[in-house]
Amino acid sequence: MAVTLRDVARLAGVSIKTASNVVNGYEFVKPENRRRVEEALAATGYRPNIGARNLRRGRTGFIALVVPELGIPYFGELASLVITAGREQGWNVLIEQTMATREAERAVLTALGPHMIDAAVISPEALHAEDFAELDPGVPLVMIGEHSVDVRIDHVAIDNVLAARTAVGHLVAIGRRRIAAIGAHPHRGTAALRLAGYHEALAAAGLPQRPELVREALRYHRQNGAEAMAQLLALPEPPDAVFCFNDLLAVGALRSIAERGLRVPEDIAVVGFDNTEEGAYSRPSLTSVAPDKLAIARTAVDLVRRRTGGTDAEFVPEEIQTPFTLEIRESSLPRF
Amino acid sequence: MAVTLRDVARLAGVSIKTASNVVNGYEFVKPENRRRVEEALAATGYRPNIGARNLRRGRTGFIALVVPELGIPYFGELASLVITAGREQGWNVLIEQTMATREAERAVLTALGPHMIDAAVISPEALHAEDFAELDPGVPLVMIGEHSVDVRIDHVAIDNVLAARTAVGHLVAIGRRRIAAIGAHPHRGTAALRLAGYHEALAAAGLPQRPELVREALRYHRQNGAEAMAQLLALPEPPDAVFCFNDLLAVGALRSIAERGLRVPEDIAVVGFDNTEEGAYSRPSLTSVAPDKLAIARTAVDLVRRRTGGTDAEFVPEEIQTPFTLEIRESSLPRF
DNA sequence: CCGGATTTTTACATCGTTGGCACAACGATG
DNA sequence: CATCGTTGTGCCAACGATGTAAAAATCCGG
Repeated sequence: MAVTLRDVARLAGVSIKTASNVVNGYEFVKPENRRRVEEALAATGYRPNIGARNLRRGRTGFIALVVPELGIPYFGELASLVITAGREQGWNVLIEQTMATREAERAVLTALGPHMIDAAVISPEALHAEDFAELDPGVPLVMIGEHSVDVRIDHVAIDNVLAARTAVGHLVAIGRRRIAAIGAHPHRGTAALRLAGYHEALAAAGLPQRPELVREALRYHRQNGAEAMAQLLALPEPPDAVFCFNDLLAVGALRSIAERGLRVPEDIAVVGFDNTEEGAYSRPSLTSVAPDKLAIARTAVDLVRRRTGGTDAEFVPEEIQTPFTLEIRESSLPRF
Repeated sequence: MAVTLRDVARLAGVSIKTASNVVNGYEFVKPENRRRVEEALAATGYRPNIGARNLRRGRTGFIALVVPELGIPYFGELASLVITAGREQGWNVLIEQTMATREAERAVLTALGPHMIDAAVISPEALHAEDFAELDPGVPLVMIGEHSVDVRIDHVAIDNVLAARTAVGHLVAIGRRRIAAIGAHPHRGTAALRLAGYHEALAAAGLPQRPELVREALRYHRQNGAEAMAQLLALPEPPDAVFCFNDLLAVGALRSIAERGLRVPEDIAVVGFDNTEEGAYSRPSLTSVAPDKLAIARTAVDLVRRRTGGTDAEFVPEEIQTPFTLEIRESSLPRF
């Protein structure tokens, strides 16, 4: 059924090794033989058995991409780009979903033995620093998005503090004074960073920190945003702007605001994070921090390539910051 | 570095085969030896080398899921479910993106040789019937979503004609008379089916077919929906309702309608297709045909299991219809 | 305590591929 | 013509796991 190199070699009248040499682009093959092998290759439609090749070469050709959930637009879009970037470098990308549970993320670190994949790109949501210390996956790891300061792992992300400060600074610039935040989280590193940026921006503008304006979101889904916003609107003095830690939260917030009969941006300005296409088409369209997802994907895959490149020199974790912009849309237009 | 069965066997003081027998649950192993091997297994943290195992067994344990693009919410959500359903049955799911190009879909059929995967679940967008005839991937194929009548391949989908008729029937029921459709496509099977359902519903209601109310969409993205809607709004007699062939088109349509200052559903009612979460949170929230995505994922994976089960009896393609509902939301509420 | 049946273990070949190495073929050089 | 360096090819082993089948250990009744 399946065509093997042996079949090709037999058809071309050469040894298996010569056929292999042609396939692998080895230089010194007699033109005559090369032609015959190539014809046989074409005639049989030969495809190398990846498993066997990897077994021999000691690599698998797979990298894992560990994300919370593909159904979340940001991760869907990111996965799409990582798959493409990986493909360009000859990798197959295997996607693992953790549903943002610490247990699943730990399991992935453990189970992704050294046999199955050559490296992993992971976007942890619930892992603690000690998890990394205690579970050694045995393959290079590149973290994207999340940031745990005391973990010695390669890391690709935007400057979350600066990004958050920029977003909130923009709200200040359009004249808002009671600026809320949605998305604080007890264990999530990025949440802490974005919250820090939020506080910095308030401080820089001389605005008071009002704890009641900061809402937690245990998951970053639309519903969580809607619930948090509903709570903010129930305050005696509701906010005149809200910075959501991702676009889904913001979309949920928009809905709660609309249900209360308030208008965006006139009554409340809204800024999101991730710049998903969904936000660009929401009503009103959503101002959002726009990480360069393509850069993140490319950089992560590139790191993987370097880490699997073999040089066993002393490991110095890389901390790479990718660019971002603030996409200003209807949800935060100035009042006049 | 990597622990092999040889290491385990040495540590347990038995032969490799005995260790293998324990790992594979072979019955006749002396309890004493079984215990020793199990201890060694635990002590070394052995993980089988999947590639080697598959090489020997002649299977790969992988199935491919071929979709246009993960960044599209419907496919992101579907992929998420297929991965989970596959995992439950012991499969690793490998995702391939085709960006809805015929070329990439053909390439996938060709390249997914029999070595890499055991089967493929494919959601074709641009493939023609003859592509299937001429390219034999050499592994079982299960189609989801798309329907090409004359292809002898397993197929899982909802009844697209009925679903479209239901959606349009609903628009008729709330009193709309000039009902447009967005999403016609020259080569896409599902588009033809949904269009047929649209026509059937109009006919059943005694409404005339107006060709100018049917717009093509070459891709099913938000932007295509927005453009098509803009054209409809430019008609001398614009529609009072529009049936979009997926939620993204509908979201784009909502935006165009809003930009023209018209209201949904008062001026124009909108119905989408796919029931993505994005649609449920859009403003107004989107009435949408809701395929049971979980059922589709489960059924497809189940078919894969049966097809790879080995019985080489005569191949009779299965045609499985999964259930759907119509989720009625704000975008198609009756006028009073 | 032996012959035979049954349970348990082991050696060996094998899956498809590639690296290492020996050797063959070749033209060029002294 | 002998020698040499350069090219090109084929043989063998190996990657890690498992199927086959034979060998070894164990058990049973007589």
